[in-house]
Amino acid sequence: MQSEINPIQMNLESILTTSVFEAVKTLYSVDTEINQIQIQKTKKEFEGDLTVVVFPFVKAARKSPEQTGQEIGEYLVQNNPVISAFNVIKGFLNLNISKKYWLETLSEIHEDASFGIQNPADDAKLMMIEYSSPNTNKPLHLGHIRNNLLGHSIAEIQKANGWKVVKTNIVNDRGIHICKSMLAWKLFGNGETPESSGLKGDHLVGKYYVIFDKHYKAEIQELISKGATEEEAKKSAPLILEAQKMLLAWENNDAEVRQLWEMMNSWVYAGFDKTYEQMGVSFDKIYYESETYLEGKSEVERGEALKAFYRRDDGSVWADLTGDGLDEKLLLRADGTSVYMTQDIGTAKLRYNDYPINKMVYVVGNEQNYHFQVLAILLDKLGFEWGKNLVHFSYGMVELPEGKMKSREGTVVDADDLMQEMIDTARETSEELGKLDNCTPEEIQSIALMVGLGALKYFILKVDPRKSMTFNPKESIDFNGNTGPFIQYTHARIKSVLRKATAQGIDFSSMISTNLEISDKETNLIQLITQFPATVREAGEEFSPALIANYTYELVKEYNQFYHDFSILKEDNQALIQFRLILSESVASVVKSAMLLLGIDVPERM
RNA sequence: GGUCCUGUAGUUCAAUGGAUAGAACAAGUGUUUCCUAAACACUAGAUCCGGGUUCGAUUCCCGGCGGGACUACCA
Repeated sequence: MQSEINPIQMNLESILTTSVFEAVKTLYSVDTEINQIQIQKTKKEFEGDLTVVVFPFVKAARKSPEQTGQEIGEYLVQNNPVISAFNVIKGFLNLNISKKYWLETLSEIHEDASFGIQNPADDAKLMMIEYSSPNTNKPLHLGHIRNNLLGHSIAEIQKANGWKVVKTNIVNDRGIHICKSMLAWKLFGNGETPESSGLKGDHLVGKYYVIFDKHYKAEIQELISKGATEEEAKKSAPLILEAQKMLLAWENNDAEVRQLWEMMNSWVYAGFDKTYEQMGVSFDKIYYESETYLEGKSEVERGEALKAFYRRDDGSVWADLTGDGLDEKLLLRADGTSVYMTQDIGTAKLRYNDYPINKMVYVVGNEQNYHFQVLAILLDKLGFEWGKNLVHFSYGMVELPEGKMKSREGTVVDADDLMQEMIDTARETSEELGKLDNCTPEEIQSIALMVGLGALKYFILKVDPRKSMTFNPKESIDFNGNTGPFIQYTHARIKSVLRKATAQGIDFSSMISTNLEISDKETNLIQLITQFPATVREAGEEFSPALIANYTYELVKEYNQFYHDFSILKEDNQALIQFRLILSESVASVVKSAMLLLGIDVPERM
């Protein structure tokens, strides 16, 4: 599956590897292990395109690294027509690849409409990717943004690597949290609705979650002042008792509670839909906890019958995981209501019933590492052979300079607000620079959307997903430098040149000549382009959109230098003009594909 | 206490065990009769500490120190 993904780049590397293998065998009479042959891109400050590390061969050669490199280099130049020259510095053998090879390669890439992107075959394996997974008691915030962008991007990347992908979302629509919002609304809401308040539905419900917490805290304080311990107070405050009662009523299908629940959830979904739409994410299949938790409950009961789990005197059900080096885990509360883990068991089972899943991936923050460790063990204990194969794609938290975001302390960065802020800034910048003076209001809006969201998405996705990242709300996200807009700008610039070329009647549909003297900057650009397929593959294996982001940045940075130092349309040599147009168009095309893998659109002008 | 993650310029991020540790932002300085200056160029600035493995360690191992997460009848 892999070697077919990118014949172009794979060819060069495997050709060179083979040549080096032969060289070492011929010169020193030893068979080298293939993974000992390390070929890397030559560093900028040295002459050459690709570099062979010679240290692994010096033992066999019984010569100095320099001399070994020299001998291998001579062999390669004589025996491989693709290699035009070499030089040795310390233990590094730098190879020049012939210009003709690069030009032919560019020509091939230019013909390939889906360069670097593999379309899933009919019999491709199926990967289900869960992401987003919101609670219905509060609006989405910056942490969800990272989750959603990662989920969406990883789905795109896996598709580009030939997987069939089902994007799924488990909505945590039931439980004690939503009862808190419901109760607060009932007590303090005076019938407020999204329509009456003008508030987006998810924000309205979130408001009552906060109101609940405020009153709950006050009750706790009062109880403490009357001599209760904090723990006692938390458990016995009237509001929390009331919320628990409501949860029980909900699980018992109480008509009034269910009606309230449905109404408030419908507000939330309308709000979420807007947020998702603006963010550009979507799902193929949505599961609701309210529809899966009963399956989870019956699985827990089955587990109890299997003696995998046990029931305590108070009626609560537990799994003893001390044998696995973990603690005991609650699966059903004493009052019979279910917890997060219960429904996750049910959801997993239903998914495997619904789809022929080859790989199940959960995009969930690293704060839940323990949860997924436990989930895998529990499913295994229940006899599901796939239980241990679940992949928890564990990404780092988004932190503020002061530390973790806390909804109760009002330090969360709201997703809707942040996106709007980015879009507004993009529009203002465009206006200041006078870039879009000839555009219609609709075009201006569409570009502001692309650029503002591009800045946000790139900012999030360029960071290694496993690492936690810092977001400083006081410093707005940049539009210059290593940013989404910089990449988008490069694309727009190229498109502008291509439009001019077309207007002048220049044909650059295919390459006239591969016998051209091209500069090092240009060969380097071609070489960077050839690395795109390998980057997509690596991003898929590593589950890392950041690799795509960093690759694209390197490519456009290089292109901007080229753009600055060379002229395209004002060149005298027609063949060179055509070559540079093809080069530019290929860069634009890779940039567009790469950004699409990140869920970022690129504009034709900006 | 236990388990896990993490520590790179002032800041935000890079670097399959390979060359002189790369960028960007912020600071300072240049480039526009020339295809989009949201650009390009230049200057200054960093691997937490101590051992080990290796021809070679930011990377792997051990021990410190610092930061974080989890360890709920929350999700």
